[in-house]
Amino acid sequence: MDSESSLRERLIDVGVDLVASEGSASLGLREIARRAGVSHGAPRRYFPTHHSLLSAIARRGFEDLGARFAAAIADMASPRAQLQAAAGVYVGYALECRGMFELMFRHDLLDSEKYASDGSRLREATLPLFDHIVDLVARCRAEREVAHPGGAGASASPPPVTAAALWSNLHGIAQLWTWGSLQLALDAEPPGVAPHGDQLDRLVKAVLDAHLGPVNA
Amino acid sequence: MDSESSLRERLIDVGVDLVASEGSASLGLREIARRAGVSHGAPRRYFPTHHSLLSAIARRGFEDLGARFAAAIADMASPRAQLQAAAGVYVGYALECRGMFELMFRHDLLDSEKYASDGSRLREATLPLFDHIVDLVARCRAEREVAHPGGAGASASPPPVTAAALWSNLHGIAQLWTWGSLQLALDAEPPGVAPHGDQLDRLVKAVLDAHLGPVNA
DNA sequence: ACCAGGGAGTAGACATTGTCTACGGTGATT
DNA sequence: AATCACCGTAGACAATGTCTACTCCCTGGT
Repeated sequence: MDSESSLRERLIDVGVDLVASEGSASLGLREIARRAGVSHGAPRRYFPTHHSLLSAIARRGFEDLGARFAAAIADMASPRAQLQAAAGVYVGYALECRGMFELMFRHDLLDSEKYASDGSRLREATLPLFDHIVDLVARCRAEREVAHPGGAGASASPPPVTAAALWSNLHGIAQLWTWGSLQLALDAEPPGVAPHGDQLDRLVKAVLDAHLGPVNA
Repeated sequence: MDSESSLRERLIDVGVDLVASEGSASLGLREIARRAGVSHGAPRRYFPTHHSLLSAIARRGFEDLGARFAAAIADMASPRAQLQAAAGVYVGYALECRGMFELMFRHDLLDSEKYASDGSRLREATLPLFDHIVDLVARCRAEREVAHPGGAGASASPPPVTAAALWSNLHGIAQLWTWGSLQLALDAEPPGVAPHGDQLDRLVKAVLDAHLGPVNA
């Protein structure tokens, strides 16, 4: 039952639902408490401050994103295909869960929320994702090395650097696309509910090629 | 004299100073009015809503960034060097003017502020920057073509796509770096006031190579 | 010269928010 | 059965964004 779970979890659940349905601007402390059916002072027992509750909600977003990563990768055979799937998931998540994505990377709840229940900071929630990308990039690199031994690939940087570059690129695309500037720049359809549009797909593909080398080289 | 300028401009000036010195969280409507020496109702004469004032302040940020772009480019000879300078300016701006950079890309003041004095939307403030990058990419491409005629470069995408990819990458680096995750991932120094660190420079350089091809190819 | 009119800024009310403190009640332990 | 920690409530408080009524001053017309 939902009512069985502790209020702490319920508040987070309410927040997750709320941000998905109403956007990140509707995550007032009192509003969450209201929807959870408790008084406005109740959350304080579990979260010392509003930001710490928001931070816990954002953490759920990272968990969700991580799960989608894993699910998308599982279906793919080659590292390159896995990386492509992961890239699609990342950008797709930002588009689909716009409010949550905003919340996750808000600067103002980076340190104020202090520590989570497991003592980790919100920043660190991205490390598993990053490690995943580093791994995939390394396996991609190895695969290319087998196909073209000694071929100086387009990227001579160590895998962590390439992974950081690639991740930044996906993140920037997600940010700027949802922000609406990339649509303008590439004069794609206006930023409504347009389902991805292949402009975006092409951009992501170009980015993968740029960082990993073209797929047939 | 400062007191000669209209209140509208003075409010924006105060906001710009305030966000630079106190961060983007201190841009309350009443606080800005207070520092401008007027009552809290005064801004309403020029800005129908709080967000529209914030939007006007953000616009100043884009103007500032554009000016820095132009200044940095002017000193460089080759398109590649210009592009590198522009990249450094973009990331450097995010680091130096952290609060303003946050403000500039806030999602919640994209449309609410409606139109500016010249009728343009905030999104469009990035178009000159983007056009600049497209131009530089194209000139870079042309220069490479002269050096290596017929050489299929690392990027076969049209210049606008490459420019969008490159810009996204720089933007993502700026976001994730100031957010603190890239430092963690690349285990650079913690996110204090660390002056750039060459980890960041190396990353930017790698990104330029990835999108434009290595500098000596 | 006088007076109407309107722009510019003030002042107060209002709802809402986040935080803080004091209070009740309920269930387990001794 | 009494105690005590825990959980949630209720109210107060300062601060915020928005709205409306009001005042002041400057300008233009007769």
